Amino acid sequence: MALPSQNEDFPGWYQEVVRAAELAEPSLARGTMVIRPYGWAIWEAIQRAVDDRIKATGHENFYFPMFFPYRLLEKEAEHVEGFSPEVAVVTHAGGEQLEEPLVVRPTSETIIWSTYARWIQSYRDLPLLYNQWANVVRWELRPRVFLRTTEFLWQEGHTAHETEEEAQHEALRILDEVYLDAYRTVMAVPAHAGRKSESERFPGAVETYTLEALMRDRKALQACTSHYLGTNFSVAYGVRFLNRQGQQEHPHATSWGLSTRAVGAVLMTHGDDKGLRLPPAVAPVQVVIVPIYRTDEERGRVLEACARLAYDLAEHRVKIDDREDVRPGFKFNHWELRGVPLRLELGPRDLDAGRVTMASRLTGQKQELPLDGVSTRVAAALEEVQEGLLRDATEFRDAHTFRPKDLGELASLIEDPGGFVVTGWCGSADCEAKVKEETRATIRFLPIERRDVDGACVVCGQPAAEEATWAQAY
RNA sequence: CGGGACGUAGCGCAGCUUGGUAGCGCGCAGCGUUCGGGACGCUGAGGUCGCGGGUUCAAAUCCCGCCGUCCCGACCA
Repeated sequence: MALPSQNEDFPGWYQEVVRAAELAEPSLARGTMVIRPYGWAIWEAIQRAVDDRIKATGHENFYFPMFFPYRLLEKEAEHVEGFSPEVAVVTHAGGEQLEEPLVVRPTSETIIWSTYARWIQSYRDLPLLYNQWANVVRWELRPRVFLRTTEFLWQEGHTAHETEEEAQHEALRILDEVYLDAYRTVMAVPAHAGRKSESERFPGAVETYTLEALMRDRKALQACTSHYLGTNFSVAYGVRFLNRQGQQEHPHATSWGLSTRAVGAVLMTHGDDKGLRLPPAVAPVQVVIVPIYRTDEERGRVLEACARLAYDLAEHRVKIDDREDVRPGFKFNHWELRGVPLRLELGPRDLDAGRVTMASRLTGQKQELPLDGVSTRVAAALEEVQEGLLRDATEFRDAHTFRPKDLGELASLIEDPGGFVVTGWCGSADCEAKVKEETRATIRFLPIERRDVDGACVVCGQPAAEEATWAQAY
């Protein structure tokens, strides 16, 4: 199969690789996808990494229903306004029209906070530190496999706190200790942590924090978000607690989510023209062993040696590709397309010399290793791939980060070569809108800490209030 | 919702202008030769040509209506 060049047509390359590598395929209902076992295994690894970190920061998992009455959604004004265009509503069930339509959750703040009203009475009940793994449905106008599907899987955390300070701290802690760390150390994605401008904020949030990563086609991807919700939801759903001074108060909320989009982020950060390149930490197969033989006699001793090799490498996810009906060259390409970090080729020539041939998906280089002590060499090579992918992606990101002098330069950099563009910004929505109109770029993030900046707004020339990072985005 | 393209075998497509036996490549099945970078030969299976109506001796092809998909915008994890 001929892959299109990634640089010429990234989304085409992306969709084709996702299908060819048997990760996922479009399904019958509009904008939904079937996740196949290989793709699911990548998601499982991401899930595990994120869930471990959620638990390490003191949260427990729970589960809430997928349906809730439409009127619940309506209680928080900004929230309905933001989500009502994209919610799916169940109007018929049990063979008749429902008296009250049910929403298929686009996110769960509403149902969770209407329940928190019963759980929270006193400051002693706080904080509530809970998370759920769930599917949600958003009727997006332009779906794209993994990056924006009608139904997607995610975790959503929902916490309640006594004070603004504690809730703010919580939102930022999740961003840093859960998301930034999982993206960096597990997915090898170097993301920027930042704060959203008002126009990009989650509907109902006081502050939205985000991770933004640069994809290989020089477009940005919002990799996850963490929100400080203030008391918007606790007020809307009548959640109050008696504080330490004996007064009624509304708790402060956070919510935060990371979705199956993360799989897309991994693919689009590391992929090359041969297909996927997977960081070992999320690769369903970390080492593939390809036996090479002609005669029955060779077959016997090669397969036996492969089994012994797999045993030596049992601490990794190892697969022996012992298919009889395809030739070695086919297997090489098959596993390269699927992003397997290391390939070990074992044939009579290697066996006679007491060695194995190792090929790295990071560099494409082959080298010969002695079979003795192979496991330490393989472990080191896997680490090298993990680190190398992060290094490559970081270099790529930094090589595509620019600081233009004026709007004209901003526009040309956004267009070609594309990437992150950092400028002064006066803070007005008008200037933000003007850039979008002229370049299709939006503010991806602002620094988390508000601080004084020198220089002028790239649009209007007024003194800058913020340093904004712009990009075209998915 | 605006602008464009398309619907023919599991997938990718040709055929339609000028109506007359349903085609090609990949994949799939069988046999043989191959096997250290995507093998080859022979044989074979697989289709209500998106749906409904009309014109005609005859419709994948012409006409009318409907449905659906994809791409570019607006919306978004």
